[in-house]
Amino acid sequence: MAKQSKPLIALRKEPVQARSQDTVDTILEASAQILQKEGEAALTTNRIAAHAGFSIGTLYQYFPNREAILSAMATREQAHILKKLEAVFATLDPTDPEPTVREAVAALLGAFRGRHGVRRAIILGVMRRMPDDPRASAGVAEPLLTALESRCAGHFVPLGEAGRFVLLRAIAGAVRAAAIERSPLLGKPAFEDALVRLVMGMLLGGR
Amino acid sequence: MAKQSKPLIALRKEPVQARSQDTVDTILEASAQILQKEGEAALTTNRIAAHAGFSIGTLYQYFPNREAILSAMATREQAHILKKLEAVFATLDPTDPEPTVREAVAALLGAFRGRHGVRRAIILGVMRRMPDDPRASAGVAEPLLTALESRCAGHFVPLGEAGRFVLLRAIAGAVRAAAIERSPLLGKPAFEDALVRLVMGMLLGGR
DNA sequence: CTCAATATCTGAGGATTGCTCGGCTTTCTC
DNA sequence: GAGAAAGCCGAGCAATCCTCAGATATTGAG
Repeated sequence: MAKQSKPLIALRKEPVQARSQDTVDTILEASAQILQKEGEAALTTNRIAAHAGFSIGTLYQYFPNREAILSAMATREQAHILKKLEAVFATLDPTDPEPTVREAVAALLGAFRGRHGVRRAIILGVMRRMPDDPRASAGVAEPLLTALESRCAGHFVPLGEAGRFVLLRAIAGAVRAAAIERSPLLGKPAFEDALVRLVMGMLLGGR
Repeated sequence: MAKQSKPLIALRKEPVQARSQDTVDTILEASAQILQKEGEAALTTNRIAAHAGFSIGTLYQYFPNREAILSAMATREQAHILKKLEAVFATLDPTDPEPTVREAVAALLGAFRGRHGVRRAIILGVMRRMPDDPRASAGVAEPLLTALESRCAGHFVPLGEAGRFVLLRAIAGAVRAAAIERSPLLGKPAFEDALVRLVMGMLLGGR
């Protein structure tokens, strides 16, 4: 009795066979295409399923709700960015950190080029999940910042918890705002310069 | 013929009689209460109308859609904050700007205390409108920043357009993130310190 | 005060959309 | 190749946004 009151929900998880992994990928790609070509309003679950070539029921086998689709797209994007940042920080020269900071900023901005329609929806999706999902916040990059601080000890005034929080969210806020507002600054070198100035100014203690 | 194809839309504007002004206020207050007590999911247009004691049709006389209600709440909040900031900047001492910056930060943070459930929804509503409504972005505070720069000429390295954009969105990003994530930092002095450090560091040129 | 013009309010219901569930098909395992 | 497990299907329910045709309230000129 009560055979599948749980399983039905739990089934909405990771696919196991290769076929279903493809299904999930197809659904996410279809979502991205709809977002890019027709905008957020057109991103209905039925439309996604149709565009992906699956039944609506299949979609809901993997995603518990519409929001989860955006969430999954965001998670992939975020992992991609984090990986690039980690690669950059691996080359850090503790004597002269500014080039690394600049490189990291450039990498971050690089990830925000193209597919503006998709990115906008992803950002808003991320923010909607923020209080619930700790991974949704800019805090994921905190280990990188901590590493930067400890390896460059002596060069900077320590940030403390609040300082790290503010710096990470400040960067995210500036970049996300540029993306959402579709600011032409996004592509310009002056924008990169300003972000570097923001980071270095904060690290140096505002004095 | 074609008597009211336009008027019907145009009617969704400002109320003229005192009675309808009250209606709009009541609707906004009801929305705030629902948000605070029952969360965003409960904020349906029919529920708002019922809670405000009006028919759903009345609500749609003034607000073209659900989104517009959040937008109106955001506009009021924003005007309130901007007014407070203007008052702070009126007392600026060009010789020693840091106290004014600190005061402005404190004022901004003060506006983010209490009614967390409401604020979260407002912030997300603002961001959703960002590309369309220029007033929705942090750019509304740009005149204040420009004034600060010109009155303190010589103390700071000029920011330029990109610098101003980044600084304003960075502050907004940090504060909004704290609010949305319900971070306990929001109330702590260390958070204020970190924001001041962010601003001063950026103004001083990151060098 | 009267009454017509104007402003405001009403609420049933059309159109859409998110999502469920019982059952069918494909793939895996032994 | 047979049974089990994984994957897929899609009609339709419930919830929601929003419209529209007309009722009610207010105003102000005469």
